[in-house]
Amino acid sequence: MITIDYKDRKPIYEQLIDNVKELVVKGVLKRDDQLPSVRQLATNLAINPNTIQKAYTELERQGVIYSLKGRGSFVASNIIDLREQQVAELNQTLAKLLAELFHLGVSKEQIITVVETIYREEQTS
Amino acid sequence: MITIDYKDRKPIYEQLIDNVKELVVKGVLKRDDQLPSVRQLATNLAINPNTIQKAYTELERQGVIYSLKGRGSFVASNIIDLREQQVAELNQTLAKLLAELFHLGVSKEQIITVVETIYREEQTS
Amino acid sequence: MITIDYKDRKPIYEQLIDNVKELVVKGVLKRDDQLPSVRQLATNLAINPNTIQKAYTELERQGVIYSLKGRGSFVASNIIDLREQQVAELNQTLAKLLAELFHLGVSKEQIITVVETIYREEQTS
Amino acid sequence: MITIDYKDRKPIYEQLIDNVKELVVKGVLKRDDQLPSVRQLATNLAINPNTIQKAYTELERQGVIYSLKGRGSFVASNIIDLREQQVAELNQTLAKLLAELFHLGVSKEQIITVVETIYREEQTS
DNA sequence: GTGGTCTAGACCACC
DNA sequence: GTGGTCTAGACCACT
Repeated sequence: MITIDYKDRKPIYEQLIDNVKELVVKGVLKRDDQLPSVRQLATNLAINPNTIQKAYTELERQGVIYSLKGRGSFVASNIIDLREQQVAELNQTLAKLLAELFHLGVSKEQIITVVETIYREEQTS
Repeated sequence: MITIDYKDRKPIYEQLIDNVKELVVKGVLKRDDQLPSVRQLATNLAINPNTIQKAYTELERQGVIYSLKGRGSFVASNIIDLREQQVAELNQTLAKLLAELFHLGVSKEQIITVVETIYREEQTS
Repeated sequence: MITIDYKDRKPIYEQLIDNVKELVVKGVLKRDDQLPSVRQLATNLAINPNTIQKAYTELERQGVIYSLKGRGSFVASNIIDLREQQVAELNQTLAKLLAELFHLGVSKEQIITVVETIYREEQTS
Repeated sequence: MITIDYKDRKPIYEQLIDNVKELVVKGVLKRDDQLPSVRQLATNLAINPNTIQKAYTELERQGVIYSLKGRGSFVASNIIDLREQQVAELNQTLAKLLAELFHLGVSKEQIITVVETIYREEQTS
């Protein structure tokens, strides 16, 4: 379910975070579902347990999961916002990107053409 | 003309690279114009000469400038493509971003609204 | 495995680059093999770590190796082309050299004699 | 007659030296012909006179020209060897190149094919 | 004066 | 421990 790309420049713990979030947003993991234990995931992925721990700690800080001593880690209940959070983040980077393209003289029409192309491709794939 | 943001997570030498490219694309620096010398820019920005050197070396490798021992560094002659290169790069990251937004269920119409908002803001600023 | 000639006019970091490439082409280093760490190689060769770093950075840029923060540097996977790349480069300088020799009035037969001499020497050594 | 390429990585004074040698070998400049004065050439090429002086000094050291105080610089009399000198130098770099190609597994036949191609091209051009 | 290379030693993020 | 960035200061070849 969770995979890591060692050659990616993104740190492993960030890949783990994004991976879990994706599973939650897609509904694969639902509220109060148990996550794999730190040790189990560490051996499965052949990764240092510290790295898994770092990802879980950050996920808990962001309110995506909660951990119970001696029990394990579980998907948080107030997950509804997660999608909105991510959309908000992406919208922000989208805004920066558009501003740069504007300053390079790319017209609004050209952008919209790109948008429509991508949406057509994604819908049919 | 060239400024550095020490708080930015982006390395100084990358900021320098982007800064020079921007000046070239905007036409402030034209072909065969001389850039500030490594040492002069270093003292101006209160930065170590090595860091400037690293940026200039990378700019030369990318074909944006050329450097002559004992003479200085100059804007390259075949600069015309630079804008197109950058637009192409940004379009690629735009495509990735749009695909992610699509998968999060954001509609084409919402995206286009964002595009129009940003373009309106940038035009009036 | 890796040696440096301090008397050589070629910069140390270039010697390192060529040295690693040679080991890869000869098959001593295979895909995903780990290279010595920046610090370890630095102490082994009694060279500053920055110089090693510079060489590794350039090797990564050329696609010969890939580096992972906190893990190490490794031989890239798409190494097959490296020999062809180098042969192509050498052929280009060979062509320039031959053109010069031609214009100095050296005959094709004289060149071929040189070629055969060198190949005989190398084969028996 | 003499041209400089500022963008070439080769130092200007070396370009001057090679340029003069080429003119001598080609017979454009014959023994005891007068070379342009340091000042005249400096203004013609928009170059610092020091650089011209450095080239002339080196040419005199190599026995290609001789200088007479207050009279000027002239092509030396024992010019016959010059072509041989240059051929010898080129042969040495050719030997190095061939050794590298040998170690990369390029066969003698492949080299000879290149030689014949180049010589055919140069002869018809 | 210019760019290019190198050393010595430091700090950071990551595993 | 690892690679990546930066500083401080030095030397070289070249103009």
